[in-house]
Amino acid sequence: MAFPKEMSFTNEAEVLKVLGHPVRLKIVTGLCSKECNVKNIWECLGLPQATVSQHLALLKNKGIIAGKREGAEVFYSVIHPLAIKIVGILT
Amino acid sequence: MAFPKEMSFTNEAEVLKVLGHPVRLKIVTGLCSKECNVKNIWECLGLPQATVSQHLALLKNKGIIAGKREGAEVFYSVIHPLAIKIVGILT
DNA sequence: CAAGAATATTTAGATATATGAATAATAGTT
DNA sequence: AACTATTATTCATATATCTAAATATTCTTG
Repeated sequence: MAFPKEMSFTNEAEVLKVLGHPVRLKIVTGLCSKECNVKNIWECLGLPQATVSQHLALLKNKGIIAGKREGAEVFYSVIHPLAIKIVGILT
Repeated sequence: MAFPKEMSFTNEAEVLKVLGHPVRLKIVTGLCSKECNVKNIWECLGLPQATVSQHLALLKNKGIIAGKREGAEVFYSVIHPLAIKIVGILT
């Protein structure tokens, strides 16, 4: 059966959905090549700090990225295997 | 520069967003393995016909799938290269 | 052409998401 | 402790999406 009711794809769909936003996709793609602090991200993207922090919070809540504090700065990196795979096939 | 302003990811994000729904992801995954008519899809998924048709319409508008009519039935298949790639890495 | 089957569209209400502004929290510095 | 830089959260509003129900369209068959 090609369309099984049992298999839900819930988790996979959620990852795709979170990445399905141009700003977040750009952030995750950037973080895949190099971990980075918040200020660097919003300066590079030319977006308000609050906007970027909100997207980062969503990405963190969904388990796509993780942040480690270094003094006043927080460096983020991509930790979700599927997200890394997806970014990989975009390039 | 890891976060280029110029590169937009608009198209890629749109594909991810459309696939970022459990029902649509299930539909596209199923259609990747075998093209299929609408009734078969909604019967397999246990969803109302109208719901499935709406998802199919969205997928068609975004260029993910295409339908070919054969008499009273319409058979859908996946035509978007990136969508096919994404389904490929999920399995 | 009438009837039935398969598919598509429209509509409406609920829920979710996006965005910007304001504010708060945390850390380092003087 | 006061000040500044960095990051996070809250709030309000606009916009988009989801779902189901009803209706419409398209095709086949008698």
